[in-house]
Amino acid sequence: MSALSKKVIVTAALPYANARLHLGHLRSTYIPADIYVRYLRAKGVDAIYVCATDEHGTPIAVMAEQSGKSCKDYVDYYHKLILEDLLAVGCSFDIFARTTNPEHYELTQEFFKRLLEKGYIYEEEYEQLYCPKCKRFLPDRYVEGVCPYCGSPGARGDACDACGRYLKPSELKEPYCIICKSTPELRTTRHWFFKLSAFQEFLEKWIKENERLPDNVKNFALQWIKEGLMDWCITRDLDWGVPVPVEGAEGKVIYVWFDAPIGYISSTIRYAEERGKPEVWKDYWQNPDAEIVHFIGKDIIYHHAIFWPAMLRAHGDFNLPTIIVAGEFLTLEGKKMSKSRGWVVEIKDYVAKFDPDSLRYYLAVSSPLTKDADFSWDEFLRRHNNELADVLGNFVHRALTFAYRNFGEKIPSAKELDDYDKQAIAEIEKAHSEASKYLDQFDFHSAIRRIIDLASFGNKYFNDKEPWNTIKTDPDKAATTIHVSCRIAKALAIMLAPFIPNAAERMWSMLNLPGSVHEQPWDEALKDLPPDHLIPAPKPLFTKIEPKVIREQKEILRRSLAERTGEAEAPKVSIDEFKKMDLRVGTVIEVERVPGSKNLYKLKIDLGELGIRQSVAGIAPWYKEDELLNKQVAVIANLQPAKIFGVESEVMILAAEDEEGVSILQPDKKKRNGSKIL
RNA sequence: AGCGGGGUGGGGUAGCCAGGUUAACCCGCGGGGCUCAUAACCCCGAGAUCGGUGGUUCAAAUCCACCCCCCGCUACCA
Repeated sequence: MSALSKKVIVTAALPYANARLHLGHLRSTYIPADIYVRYLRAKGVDAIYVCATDEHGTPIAVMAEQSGKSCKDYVDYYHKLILEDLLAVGCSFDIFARTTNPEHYELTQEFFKRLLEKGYIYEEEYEQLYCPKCKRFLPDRYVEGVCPYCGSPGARGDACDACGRYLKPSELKEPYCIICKSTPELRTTRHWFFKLSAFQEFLEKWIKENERLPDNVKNFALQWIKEGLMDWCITRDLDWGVPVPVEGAEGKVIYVWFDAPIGYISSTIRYAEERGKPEVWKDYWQNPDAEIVHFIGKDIIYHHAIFWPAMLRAHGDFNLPTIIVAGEFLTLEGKKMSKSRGWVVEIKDYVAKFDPDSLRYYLAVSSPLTKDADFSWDEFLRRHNNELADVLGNFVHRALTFAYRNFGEKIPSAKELDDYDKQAIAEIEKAHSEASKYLDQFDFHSAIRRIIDLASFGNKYFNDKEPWNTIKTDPDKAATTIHVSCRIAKALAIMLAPFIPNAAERMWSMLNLPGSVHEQPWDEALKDLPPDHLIPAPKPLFTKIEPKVIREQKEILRRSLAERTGEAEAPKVSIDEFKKMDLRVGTVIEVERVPGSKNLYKLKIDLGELGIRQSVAGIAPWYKEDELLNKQVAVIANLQPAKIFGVESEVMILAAEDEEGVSILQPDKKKRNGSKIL
């Protein structure tokens, strides 16, 4: 077991205030962080759970502008909804702040100035795109164009989704302003850069030597370092954000990824102020014995394992992260979630129908954090009904009901303990120490599994002891059995509190123990119950979910997917429009793979009087080269030519596609090359 | 193609990093027990040569090499 220091700050990645959260976010970040912090608190650690919405940056500025709202209104709206959702699933934040708060601006500017003074931020003039019509420079996502590296269109100013490279807006080919679509021009402007390259060696050493950093974080970060770190441009020409605190820098703000992580500190400052102890934030960020534990999704490892530690190191007054836990992703029914495709379960929709504890349980138990997991409604039903309601809920219920009915609404005192009773108590201790060990290692999956196993053991113990028989023959023995069973229930309540806080509290009330389960020290799980202790009439801990309800959920998902992606019936075209298309029959006379591509063939097609034309077709998965050679095919001959994967394609082959794959169309009898298709 | 994650009894997963008792858990299936409890609980059983091949080792699901397949993201799919 690792030695826990006295003060720990637990952070969850700051959600970006432009959309609501879904189950994936909860699984990778917010639920694990919440379980962990609740566990630490129970262990007596002075742990606080800090989070905030991340409210700056060009994506928000662009979306606000496009929806005709002010940035402020826009982020106000999402801040509220995001917080609502997170609270609904039981996230026990000590503070949930905003990066638009004044203390955040203040600290960010202080940070910037410090780095500037220390020479870690330098100024440089360079050419940037300027939109003459909108009369402004175009940062990041205000400009799109063709990626200079992979040639794909729709690359944004900050990065190309196609090849994943980070870009400078001025690198884009054929750029256009996304607001007015006009072509921007290059103008000289000044910007500030963070000297990340100066931390190359430091970071490499820090990451390699940090034994508590999980492997997925380590490996990922080291790869970046190996490729060499580049300085980051950390200012933007934008009016939404933290102003650059330098004379003559009007109209410039600090880049969102510079200010966002500072939000962890500024939120702690706000927390301290709200407590009326404005200095206590220092106990977490400047006390060498304090620990900083960041929970993030795997998509932002770079920012937390490289950029952020370098910033902190450069500043010099703050602790560096102790641990970064990066949660992997969650699929939905085996497929990647996607909001735009309607394949998503939003938190608000979940909590409207189901118990948040069941979700927390499912997400924690289904698989280790360091692995991708899947959310499936059938699996959810099984876990809720079988594990929570039956194994856990029924155990607690049968033990308490027995006590209530047979021992005068009391949990009887234990009499003489036989070997089995002693073994049962030893089981509590075993479960407790093993669950603690797993929690210390962020292995929430094994921890909750181990705790539910204790409930299983309880059922077995109860069965084997047959108190319904011994109550008649040896009431003392029955009393002992019930006492020990209730003791297991008490231990379960305490150990489950971090995972399923509401159910644990219900268990606590049913046991009629003082205070809240959430105020109990972790080791209270090992302690005995008071003698002859009165309890209220037990109620089922979890109600089972009807399969019908789950079928409805699956149907809702299916429909939402169909709505978003279902191809609407094609609009009618006139015969004249159809005639514009020059459809022909031709013969494939040459086939070769397009180098570097997976699915593409380059084909030469003999189209008779039209000559030989080249086509690039994505049919390699379905046809071998020689299956295509000398085959007659249908093509559209007068399509605007285009380059695909850098290869000219003049005509397109017609093919039918369904779930099974692709089948090319051809005439049923051999026809002259170049013959028209009507 | 690049990056990431996988392939373990009928289904879903854990174990793999730190190799070593009868490969674990949930569901399902067959049989039995119990009747306190939310038609819940408990026990027994059938069912896996741990994707393939080769290697390292006294010993491999676990380490190494090569190969096959799946999934996700990104992309071409004229």
